[in-house]
Amino acid sequence: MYKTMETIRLASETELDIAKTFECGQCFRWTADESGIYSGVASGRAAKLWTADGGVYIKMESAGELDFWRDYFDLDADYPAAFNAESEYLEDCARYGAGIRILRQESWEALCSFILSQCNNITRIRGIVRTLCESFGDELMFDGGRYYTFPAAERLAALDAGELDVLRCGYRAPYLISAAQAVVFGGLDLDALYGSNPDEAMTALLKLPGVGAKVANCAMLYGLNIRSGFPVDVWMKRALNEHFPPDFDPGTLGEFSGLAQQYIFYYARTGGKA
DNA sequence: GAACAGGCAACTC
DNA sequence: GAGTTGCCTGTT
Repeated sequence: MYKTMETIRLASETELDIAKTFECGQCFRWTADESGIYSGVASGRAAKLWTADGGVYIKMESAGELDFWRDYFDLDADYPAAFNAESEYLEDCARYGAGIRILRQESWEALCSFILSQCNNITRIRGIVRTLCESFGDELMFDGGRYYTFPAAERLAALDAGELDVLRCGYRAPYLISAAQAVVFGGLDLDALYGSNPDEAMTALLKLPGVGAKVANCAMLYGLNIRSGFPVDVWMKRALNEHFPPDFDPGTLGEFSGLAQQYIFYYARTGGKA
């Protein structure tokens, strides 16, 4: 069957900086080739993106996927309006991170990815997730290349812990399987939590073994479209200690405090300043 | 070889 | 309820 491939200008370079967006630690499945073309898979769709002439171009299966990708890159949100920089430090963070979008990733993939992220570096997480997809996901041909979808919860729920040995993810393997079983049999309804009340989502996620506050906030912000999600890891702790009062409440950063978190995190981690 | 890593949970006091 | 420790694996 012949498929028409479609290339469209998705956004301006100012709205969307693909390198920052893909490398800022929120996702693990996009990789760049030597000429800066990123390719990846989200929700079973493959795409390639690159920057040229002040714009970001996307190559996808068909023009009908454009709405999906606009949503994935959160392009309908007005980031400058959503972010009120109430200090010089926050202004610096926002300027440095300009062009980062908080991706609307598939909820199950985000939950798994951040369960695997604990006590791990980005390089290793990427490797584990790649092996997970290649071992248990479905094959997908796109633009002459072979890709894999993220394995469904149903697939992982049926595995024995030993079958995940290939991932070499250690003590996180049983966490992954029990999360899958919670989704399939245990009444964890990620769709119902999508965009829901943060407290409700947090309570549901914390019931999973291997999910604490940090992983839950990541799953909320990156997978459940809960924009107040505010993951605090060691980098964020360092930055908060240095630039905010001890009793600082992220709630003061507004409904989209997750965006502020991403700017602060990215600045602390790659901007050379804690 | 020991210590540690973008965290969690079980255990201690 | 605050602090300590083990956990798989890979890297330093």
